[in-house]
Amino acid sequence: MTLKDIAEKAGVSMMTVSNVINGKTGRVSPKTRDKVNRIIQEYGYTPNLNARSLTNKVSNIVGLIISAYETNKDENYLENPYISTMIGIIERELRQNGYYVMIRSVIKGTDLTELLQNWNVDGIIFLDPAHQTALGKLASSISCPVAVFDSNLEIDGLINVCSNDRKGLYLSTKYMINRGHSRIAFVADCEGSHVLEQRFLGYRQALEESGLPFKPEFVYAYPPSYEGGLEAGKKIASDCLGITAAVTTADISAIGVMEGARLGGYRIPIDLSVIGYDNLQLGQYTLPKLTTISQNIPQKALTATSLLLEKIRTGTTSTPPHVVLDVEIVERQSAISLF
Amino acid sequence: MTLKDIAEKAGVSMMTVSNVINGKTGRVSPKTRDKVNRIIQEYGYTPNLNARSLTNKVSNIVGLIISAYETNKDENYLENPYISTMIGIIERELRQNGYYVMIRSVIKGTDLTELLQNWNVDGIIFLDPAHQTALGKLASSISCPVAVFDSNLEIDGLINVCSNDRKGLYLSTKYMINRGHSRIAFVADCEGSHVLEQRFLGYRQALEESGLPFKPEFVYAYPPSYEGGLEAGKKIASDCLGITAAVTTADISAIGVMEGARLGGYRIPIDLSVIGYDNLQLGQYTLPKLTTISQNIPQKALTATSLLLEKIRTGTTSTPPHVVLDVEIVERQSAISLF
DNA sequence: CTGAAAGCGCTTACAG
DNA sequence: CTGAAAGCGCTTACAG
Repeated sequence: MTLKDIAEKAGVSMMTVSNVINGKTGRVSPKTRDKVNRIIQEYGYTPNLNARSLTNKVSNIVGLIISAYETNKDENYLENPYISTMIGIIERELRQNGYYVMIRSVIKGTDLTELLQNWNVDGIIFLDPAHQTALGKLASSISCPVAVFDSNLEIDGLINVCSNDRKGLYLSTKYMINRGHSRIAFVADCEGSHVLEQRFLGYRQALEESGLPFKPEFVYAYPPSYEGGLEAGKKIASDCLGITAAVTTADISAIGVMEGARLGGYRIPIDLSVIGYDNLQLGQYTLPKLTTISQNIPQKALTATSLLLEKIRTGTTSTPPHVVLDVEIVERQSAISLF
Repeated sequence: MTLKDIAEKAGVSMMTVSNVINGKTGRVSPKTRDKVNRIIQEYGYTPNLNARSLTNKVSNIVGLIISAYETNKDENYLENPYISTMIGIIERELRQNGYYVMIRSVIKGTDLTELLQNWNVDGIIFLDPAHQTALGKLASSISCPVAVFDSNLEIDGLINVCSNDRKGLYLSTKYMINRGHSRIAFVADCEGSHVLEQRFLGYRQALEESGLPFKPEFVYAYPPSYEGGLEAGKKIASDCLGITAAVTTADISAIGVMEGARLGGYRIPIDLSVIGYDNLQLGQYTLPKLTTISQNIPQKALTATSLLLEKIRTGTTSTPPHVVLDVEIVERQSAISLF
């Protein structure tokens, strides 16, 4: 079923059918319009978007880019609930606006440019910040609107939706301080991550504001993973530095810390209060349930998608494309007061 | 940069460039081939796949379909770790085979046919079984290969990768029986779900084999969600039927059961042993760590993808398209022996 | 080994 | 209000 078939059955030209489909109603008499619509209905015609893309130079496709791990190709970014939640929300929003979503993990820079040129994608969203340096170089050659998250890239017009990472750790550290904790561990290796560095600054800011000294030995520089947290938790227990609280940069890390500290003989939260980061669903299923910092992931995804759509349609955004979203603490059971 | 541009720069016809790109080397002299390749490299040319799809009638796109919840459009299937893990694995496999992945949630049947016709997708994969009845009707009108999971649809040539659900619950129930449990609750409302009915049959089979009576009051027909499990757990505790073990059909449900029973005064696993289903990552983070049935999700995803690719390329599959994968029990801490 | 022609299904100016 | 022509970027027969 093609435009031509419909045109023949309706006894009009392809042009007219095309106009009807595209709602250019001013150019078609109501009578022909109705007749054409009836026939389209009857035969269940839908236009071939490949052909349309070819002429229009727009594709109605938005590319969702995730970084494939270069080191371990068996890992799977989609198992990260943060990423998959984002994808779900973005997909729905794009679909409701008439766009199709192509999802692709990318290893080399050419994987990306290929996608762009191959399909004339109308916009792209980078779901994780791993390819920022590559993006920095490519930016000038990408002609479609681009959205990223949590980036420190300073590219003119780049849609960049961040969350207030510094405030996040400021809040969790302050939460501990307000409850009488003064020997507070910071668990994460921030090396090379802009996001984590910001969180570390939030930790230091909270200490400073409260007149507490920063102690390098309270920094447990392990990766923000379950395994990293596990090691940190064990070490906190064995170090015997009098630490009563630990702030982390990921729920998964916090869960590791709880388990590690437990293996070292600590009771959680009696002997060690722990706060996570991300407010993942699984924090509700741990024992104790995890107190954590919430990023409002849906808002983050929607903000970026809306800005991207606006830019695709109008060529620009009516509000600044760099937005920093607020964070908040979600109180559950893993952090308690010493009073 | 188009074929034409490259052809001009190389001083040959578009045809020749096309042949070089498509590796029809027999038709091009090595010298021209090298020259053309050099120019392609130099200008970073990649073919426009919209145009290619238009002529070839194949698109190199595979559609990944997830059902949007009709009842609650704010829910998000991608938050289901089973689904997102599948997507991650499928995406990688397809990409490595030169395919692009279009992901789309679907509410009405037309959402689907639209996708197919719009983009000439080469194949589609239904990630969840929710649209089986719709698929049953559509099947005859879909011309490309289709893969589904855990379906009871009997459609000729349909790629259908299942896991042995019956065996799954047989294993978990047997596990309990072998450890001295005789009053074993089954937690799930199987109504309308082929998969859950199979699991229920596995439960009954294990009881029967061991000469244990099936008691309807041991069936806690709650949805296989955290909330459902929570209710079931509370009710198990308050019913005082002497139940010492509960088998479930989802990890998330098992976690709810543990929490609910705990709220009812039970200690887990001392007073109640619990076994999950799915082997989700989060089962490693609960307390006690969850004993569960593992589906080998990567294998499931890869099997379906490989069969689909084979069918796209050759028009058929060399092995039967209906495969049932084995399941196994993963022992952790949530189920103990009464001896 | 190489190329000129036709066509995939659509849309955009341009005439009438 | 309606239509014939040209073109988007590619590939598939078909000649030479």
